[in-house]
Amino acid sequence: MIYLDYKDKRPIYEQVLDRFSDLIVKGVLAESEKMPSVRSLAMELSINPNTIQRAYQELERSGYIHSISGKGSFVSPKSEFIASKQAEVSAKLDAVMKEALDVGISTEYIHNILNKYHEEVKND
Amino acid sequence: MIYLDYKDKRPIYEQVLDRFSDLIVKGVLAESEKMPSVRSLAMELSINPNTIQRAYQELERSGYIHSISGKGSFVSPKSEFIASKQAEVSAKLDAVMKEALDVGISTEYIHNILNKYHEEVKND
Amino acid sequence: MIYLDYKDKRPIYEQVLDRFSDLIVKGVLAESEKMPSVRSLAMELSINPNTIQRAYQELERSGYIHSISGKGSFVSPKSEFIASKQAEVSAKLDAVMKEALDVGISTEYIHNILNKYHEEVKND
Amino acid sequence: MIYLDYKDKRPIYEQVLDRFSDLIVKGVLAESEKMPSVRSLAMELSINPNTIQRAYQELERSGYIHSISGKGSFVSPKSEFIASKQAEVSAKLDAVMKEALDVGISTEYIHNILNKYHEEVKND
DNA sequence: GTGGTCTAGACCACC
DNA sequence: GTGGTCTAGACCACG
Repeated sequence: MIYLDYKDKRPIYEQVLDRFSDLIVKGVLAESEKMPSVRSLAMELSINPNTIQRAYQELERSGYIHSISGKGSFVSPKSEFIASKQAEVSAKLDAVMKEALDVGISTEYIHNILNKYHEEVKND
Repeated sequence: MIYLDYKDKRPIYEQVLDRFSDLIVKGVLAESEKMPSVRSLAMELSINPNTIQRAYQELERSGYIHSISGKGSFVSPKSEFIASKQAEVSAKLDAVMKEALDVGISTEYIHNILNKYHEEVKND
Repeated sequence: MIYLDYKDKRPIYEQVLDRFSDLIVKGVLAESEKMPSVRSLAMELSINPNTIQRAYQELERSGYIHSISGKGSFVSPKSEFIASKQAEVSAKLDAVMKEALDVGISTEYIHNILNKYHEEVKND
Repeated sequence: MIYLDYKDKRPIYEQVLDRFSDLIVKGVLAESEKMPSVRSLAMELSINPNTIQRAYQELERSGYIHSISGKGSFVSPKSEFIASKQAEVSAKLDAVMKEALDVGISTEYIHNILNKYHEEVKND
């Protein structure tokens, strides 16, 4: 479920963070589902528990999960974070699209990329 | 023309790099135009010449400029870097679009963003 | 393993760079092996850590090694850099051969050099 | 006859130097032929006469030309420099060929390059 | 302890 | 004056 890429320049805690936020956004981890414990996940990935701890902290700060003392961490309901995530991605999309047109990438080309994914989504 | 954002966590040399690559891609800096000298720009931004030097080195590596020892640095012809820049942006576009669809942004919404810029480009 | 030639006019970082690329290409440094740390190597060679840092950066850019912040630098799998290295050497070979013929060195002489090494390779 | 490449990282005097040594080695400039005057060549290339002066000095040091006070510089007889040039190129050839084999370039490939030029030489 | 970034100041070759 | 290299020493985030 979680894996590390040691060639990735990003810090490990950030990789873990991104991976979980991805799994949650895509619904792979359902609402209220229990997250793996800090210790067990650290063991599984052979890394320092502090690193997992930090990832979980940031996930909680962003509203993806909430932790209950003595019980563990749990996936939060989607509505709590999905809006902010959409706003963030939307802004990024806007910027990148502007950049693409600036460097001479045609709108047709962009439409093609979009349609490619559109088909995939329909077929899911 | 160039400014620094000290709240930005990215290294200074990267900010300078990005800013120049932007100015060159958009044609604000014309081909063969002379870049500010390493020392003068460092002075202007109140940072160390080494930092500018590094930014210029990477700009050269990417084909944006070419430096001549003892003479200065100069903007390279567009053809020398435009292809790699397009590839880079294209990859970024692909990734962001995928992410957007993942978080539930509709293709219609994306089309709207695209059309908005499309109009602008046509009206330039 | 690494040594400097202060009579050599090439910059130190380039000497270090070339030496390591050689060791890696020839397999003296195995894949995934840990490189000496920036600081320790700088100490050993009595030069500034920044100089080693720069050499490592360029080794990484060329795909010879990959650096992980806080962990160290490691030799990359051969496949990641061998192609570019071959292209580089091939171009150099082409140029030198042309020059040799220009100054009147006979093709027979060149064939002899080649055969000399050919035998060695077969006997390895 | 002589041209400059401002994108070339080598100093200008070295470009001039190499270009002339090339022309002389290949016989384009015949023995005893008069070299362009320092001033006229500097003017033609729009560069500082000192730069040409330096190139000529090194050409003289290497035995390619000899200057006669008040008369100009003249191409020296071939025998005076051809041997040293051949030795130099031969050593370079040897090194590059070894490197090529080290990175896995086949002897057949090298033979092909060689034959390519061999044909050209025959057809000149 | 590791790599990554930055500063202040220096020297060099080139033009 | 210019870019290119190097030193000595510093601070940071990461694990």
